[in-house]
Amino acid sequence: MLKLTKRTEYGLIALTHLAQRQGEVVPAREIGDRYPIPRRLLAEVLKDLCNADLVASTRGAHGGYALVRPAQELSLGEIVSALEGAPTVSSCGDGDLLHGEHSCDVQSICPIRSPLVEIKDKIWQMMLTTSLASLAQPHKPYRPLASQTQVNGSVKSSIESP
Amino acid sequence: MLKLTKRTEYGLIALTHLAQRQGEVVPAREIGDRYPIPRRLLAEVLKDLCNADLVASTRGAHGGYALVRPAQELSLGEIVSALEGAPTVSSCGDGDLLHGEHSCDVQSICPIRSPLVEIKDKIWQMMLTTSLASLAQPHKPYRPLASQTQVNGSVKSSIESP
DNA sequence: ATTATCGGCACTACTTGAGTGCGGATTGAT
DNA sequence: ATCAATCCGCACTCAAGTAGTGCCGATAAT
Ligand code: SF4
Ligand code: SF4
Repeated sequence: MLKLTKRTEYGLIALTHLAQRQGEVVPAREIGDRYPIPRRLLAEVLKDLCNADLVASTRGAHGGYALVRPAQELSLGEIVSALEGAPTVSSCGDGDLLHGEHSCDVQSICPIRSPLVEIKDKIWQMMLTTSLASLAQPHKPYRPLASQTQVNGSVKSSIESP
Repeated sequence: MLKLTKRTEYGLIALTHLAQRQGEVVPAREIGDRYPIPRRLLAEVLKDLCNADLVASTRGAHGGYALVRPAQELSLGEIVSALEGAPTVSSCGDGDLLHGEHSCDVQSICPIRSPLVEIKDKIWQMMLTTSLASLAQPHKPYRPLASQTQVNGSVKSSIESP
């Protein structure tokens, strides 16, 4: 199901918090103190972010975490990628078929492989061009990608017939 | 992890096959005959598509399935929605908070809820405006969304600094 | 009657995700 | 030197979702 993991969401929350205190070293306790996130899990996530070099850690008494780059230069894509790997959409990566991992039997004759890779790229591109800063701003102006009519509950196609 | 289920992929493959024989009634056996998909699973998926009124079924000896609408008017969004529910991105739906399901403790003060809903809408919008027909065309021209540098292994952000 | 097809229910095995436990290492304050 | 606050690392349990299967009944053409 097309959904982010909770770890990623917690990571994003933590990062927005760090973004607000840009430059400062913030202990994990403070974050877990403000948001009802399982502390232990939060630590785990921050560790992952640290391993991915998105935040820097300082140990010891007055230790904590800090963004390694300003929030404007941190992309959602990087964060997601660090916490749960890049989006895949299809079960077979976009790896050059014929080599390596035969994750799917259909692969050689799959009619939807290539189109799905395109969709993945679009999603991925969107995430790479979305900065943490724009996430942190509570009510940002909303810059639509294309014509953006509100879409919610009921599903009825509205495709431009070519 | 941001990925479609295999059921959905199988459904898409089946639908592209039906699209090629638009108007005809095609038995599930034929599809499972062309693609190495577990037959039994394929049947399950087609059943779901039938329940969602995306395909019509005919029972009996010369029975089978047929698209209920031309492929140009069938959106990827509808298909995904029928097979695994609409994309959610965040664990909490976009349901009006304060009511109903408290799927997440952070909900009331979550700083990323609203931004994630926006992203979900963009993805959703993309899927709603992508027709089955465009998926079925084997090698379509590839229309990039923006500057599309290949993104794979290593992730380095490339955000336009505003 | 026979055969090919869909329909429905329920079931198992596997993978992933959420969340936890515990002890150790580092650093600053006393 | 001691203590307290913090990060670090590994491994573990439990729940949920996904992949895939079995079986038999209902329809309808021949
Ligand atoms: S080959 Fe086709 S079906 Fe198999 S995983 Fe890739 S896209 Fe999905
Ligand atoms: S409230 Fe925030 S953290 Fe909880 S699910 Fe919704 S978006 Fe994710």
